[in-house]
This record gives sequence, C-alpha cells and structure tokens, in this order.
Amino acid sequence: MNRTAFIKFRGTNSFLLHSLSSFQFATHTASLHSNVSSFIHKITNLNDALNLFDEMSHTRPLPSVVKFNQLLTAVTKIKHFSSSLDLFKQMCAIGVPVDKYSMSIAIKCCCQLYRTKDGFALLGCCFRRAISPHVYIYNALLDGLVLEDKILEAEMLFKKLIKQNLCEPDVVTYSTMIKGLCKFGNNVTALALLRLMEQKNCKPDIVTYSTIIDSLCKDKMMDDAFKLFKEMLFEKGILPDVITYTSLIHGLCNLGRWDEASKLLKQMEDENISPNVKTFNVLVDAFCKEGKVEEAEAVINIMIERGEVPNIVTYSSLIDGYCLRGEMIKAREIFDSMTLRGLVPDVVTYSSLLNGYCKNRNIEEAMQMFRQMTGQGLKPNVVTYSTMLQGLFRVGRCVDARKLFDEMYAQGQNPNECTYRIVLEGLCSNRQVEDALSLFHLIGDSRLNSDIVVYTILIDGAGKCGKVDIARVLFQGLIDKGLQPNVRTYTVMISGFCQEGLLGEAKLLFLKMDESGCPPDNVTYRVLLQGCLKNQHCDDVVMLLQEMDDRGYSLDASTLSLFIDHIAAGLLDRSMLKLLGKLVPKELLDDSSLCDWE
DNA sequence: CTAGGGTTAG
Repeated sequence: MNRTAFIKFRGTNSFLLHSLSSFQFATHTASLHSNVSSFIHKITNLNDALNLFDEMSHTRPLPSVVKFNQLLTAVTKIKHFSSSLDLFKQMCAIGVPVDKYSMSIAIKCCCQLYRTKDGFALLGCCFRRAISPHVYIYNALLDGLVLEDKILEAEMLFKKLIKQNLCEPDVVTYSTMIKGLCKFGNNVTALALLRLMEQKNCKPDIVTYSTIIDSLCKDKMMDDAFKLFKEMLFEKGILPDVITYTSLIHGLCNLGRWDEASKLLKQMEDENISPNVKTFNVLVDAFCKEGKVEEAEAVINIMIERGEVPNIVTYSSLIDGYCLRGEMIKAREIFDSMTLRGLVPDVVTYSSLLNGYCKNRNIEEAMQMFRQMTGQGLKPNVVTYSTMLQGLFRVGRCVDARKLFDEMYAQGQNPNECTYRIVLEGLCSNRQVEDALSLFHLIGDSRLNSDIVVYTILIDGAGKCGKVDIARVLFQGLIDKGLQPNVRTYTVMISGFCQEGLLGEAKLLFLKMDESGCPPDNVTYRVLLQGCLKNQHCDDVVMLLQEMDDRGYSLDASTLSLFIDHIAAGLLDRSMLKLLGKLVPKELLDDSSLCDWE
C-alpha cells in the first residue's frame, strides 16, 4: 500500500466512522432537542440536571442557548445556586453564546449566594460582551444588596438606575427597594416610595402592598397595616392572597389578639383562600410562645386533616413550646419523631432544643446534643453558641464557657451583640465583674458600648458584687455619652446604692429618674423600700407606700415579709399595717400564710 | 429561558 492509498484508506475509514457517528449524533441530537424541554421541566434533582448538561455540552452542533438557559433555570429553581453558576461558567467555556437570560440567572445565583460583588463583576461582563443589562439584572443585584443588608448601597444603586437612566425601574425594582427599607425598619420611607411609584405611573401590586403590610405587622402597627390593607382592596381593587392574610394574622397573634386573628382566618376562608403551611405555622408558633402547646397540637391536627404537611418549622416551634414549659421529655420526643417522619432537624431545631435543656439546667444533655449536631455535619452558628454559653454560665461553668467562646471564634462564628450580652451577664452573675469590665473595654464595639442593656447588666453586676464605685462610674459614663437610662438602669443603680447603705444617693436618683421622665416602677419602689428597711432608714417608708398605692402598684412577697419582720421586731409602727394591706396583691393572699395578719 | 412579598432558635 502506497502512501496515497493509505491516506485514502484512512480517509475512507475515517469518513465511514464519522458518518456513522454523526448519524448516531443526528438521531440522538434530534431526540435531545425535541425532548430537552420536557426533560428540563421534569428535573427535580441536581444529578439529572448535571447529566443532562453533560449530554448537551457534548452534542454537536451545540443545543441553542435557550435550552441551556432552561436548564439553568431548573437548577436555580431547586436552589442549587452554586451548581447553576458552575454550569454557567462551563457554558462560557464551551462557547455557548450566553445571552441576557443566562446572565441574569448567573447574577441572581451570585446574589442568592451572598456574593453580590461577583454579581456586579458579571454585570461588567455584560457590558464587555455588549449584552445590554435589562431591568431583571438590576433587580437581581438590588435584591442581593438587600439580602446582604447593604441598604445604603441598595439605595445608591436604586437612585443611580433612575438618575443615569440605566433602566426604567419596574414594579419589582420598587418592591425590592421597599423590602430593603422595611427590613431596616424604615416603614415611613417605604410608604413614601409606594407613593412615588404611583406618581411615576408604576402600579404597585399585591407584592408591593404585602411587603409593607408585613413590615407594619412586624412593628405591631396593626392599625396602619389594616389601613393599607383596605387601601389595597377598596381603592386599588387588589385582592389579598394567602401571604397578605398570613402577615396580618401573624401580627394579630403576636399581640395576643386571638379573636381578631380567628376572624381574619374565617374571612380568608370565606374568600376561598386556604391557609397553607406557613399560615398554620404562624398559629402554631403563636400558641407555643404562650405555652399553649395543646392548642398548638390541635392546629397541627387541623392542618394535617386539611392535607397540609407540617414541616421542620412547625415542629421547631412546638419543641420551643414544650421547652418553655420545662417539658423536656416531650420536647425531645417531638425532636426524635421528626426523624421518623423524614424531617431532618436543622440548626434552628437543634438550637431550640439546646436552649430548652440549658434553660432547664440540664447542661449535660445540652452538651451531648450539641456534639450530636456537629457529628451530623450541622454547623453551630452564633445563635447556637450563644445558647450554649448562656447554659454554661447559668450553671456556673465559666471555664467551659470560656473554652466554648474560643471554639466559636476558631469555627469562624463571630460573636454578635447578643453573644456579648450573654457573656457579660454570665460573668457578672458569676461574680466576675472585673473580667466582664475588661471584656467590655476590650471589645470597644461602638454598638455594644452604646447599648443601654449592656450598661444595665454591668451596673447590676458591679452593684451586686459590692463595687458600687464602679457602678457609679459606669452610670455617669452612659449619661456622659448621651445614652438614656431606662427604668431598669435606674433601678439597678438604686439597688447598688441601697446595698452599700448609701440611702441618700439612692433617694436622690429615685427623685431624679421621675424628673427625667422615667417614672419608677413596681420594682424600683420595692428595691428602695427594702433598702430603707435594711438600713433602718424608715422616715420615708410611709410616703413611699402611699405613692405606690396612688400609682396602683403592689408589694411582692419578699418585701412584704421584710415589713412584717420589722413590725414584729417593733422597728415599725403597727399602724402601717392598714396601708400595707392595700398593697398586697390578691395572689399573695390566696396562697400564703400572710393572710393571717390583716 | 430570567425577577419581588408571609413561618422557627440565643
């Protein structure tokens, strides 16, 4: 065989092979192309999607970008954002001509992964590739900024869109910006934006209204929420849906306005809107927060009867309810039964149970569950760690708390204000005020340093340890900073003075708080009265009791028994008994021997 | 072939 013949043979052979394979490809491709859409719509798991992508990317000619976009959409719908991003990158790599659709999906994925920065980088790619970014892309970016709590940047982007005419904001743009404002508690600006969009002829829809209604409900401003609800319904003719109703019911339940909540439930049923899992969960949670687990269980039974399946949120609330009542065996039973139902407890579920064990002083069980959760690959977060820290401090295990605090850092979970409050309070209640103070100064966090609750904890801790000088300095310090002491702050400071026998200072502050527009409450009076009695400083006692009566306050058992002791010992005049009798709450009379003496 | 609102823990 000569060289030419060889080449020809090779060529023939190759041609044969090629035609064979292209024939196969052709049939395959044809079926792939006709079926790909129906295939994509059936995708429920990531593996199918990845396999299909693999097949598509080896098909020649390449399927259209539309098919790829459909696949990306499917992967995004099942919330596998990082896989979706990977696929997008592969699309670019194999030369699929990505378009604005692919881009907006990729950007959305970045944003949902808390990587809005990367989203903006992709926006840059759009410009380089001459893909003109449309409103969908900007909406995804705006949503990402809101998700990451970058409200200022979100506002800047929003304004830039309008000023530089980058795109015409649509109802989604406005609604997203409104959501961001609401997230930061700025209902006023959110409402202003609602009015602005109307002016600009962009009609708010049910999402826009529901976003603000929900925010008002969360802020317990039910009147405003209902006002907006009525405006939506009667002026705009937009019918509420299950989400709108769920927000309103949530708001009412949180305020204990059960009658109105059930009225609203009935109203939605009359309108043929069925409550769904989230609606039921709101009810379950509200009952549980009041310790009414029987009612919560009844709601769960109703939801099951009506074909809704309770989820981990449902059971997490229920666990919380049982924990609140100290019924830890029952709480654990619910937790274990979740697994049997095929529900996997998550960090929140674990944290609720851990909190229950901690609050009920079963730190051993809490520790064991904590290890179990990490063993299952669940990462404890700042809430979980804070819960455990609180539990350890509660039983006085400061050294272990310290270890866990270090572990928390090592695991990359940064303590937040709540963690610091727990640690500072834990140290104080374990008589380690010095450590608490040095930690407080060490942190130097501006928000923590301007937190009146933290100051109150420290003043209380110092006072209880007999370090009234430190307490006084802290109190002066917060005043100098322009912070407003609340009734608890005043009360712990007064308590500190009383404990050291500094009745003069205690009374001065007592007068000052009232003048400052912070009237003393029940507890303040009791603290001051106990201080007076313990320090044999009885001149003002009658006057204080009289004031309490005028204000409709009452005495607690310990203050009352202190009075009785003093009267019995002849340190106080018996004529005081009549006044004291007026200040005894009925509950005390019912269940104690104190009723013998009036 | 793309977007936005409601439920759980310290």
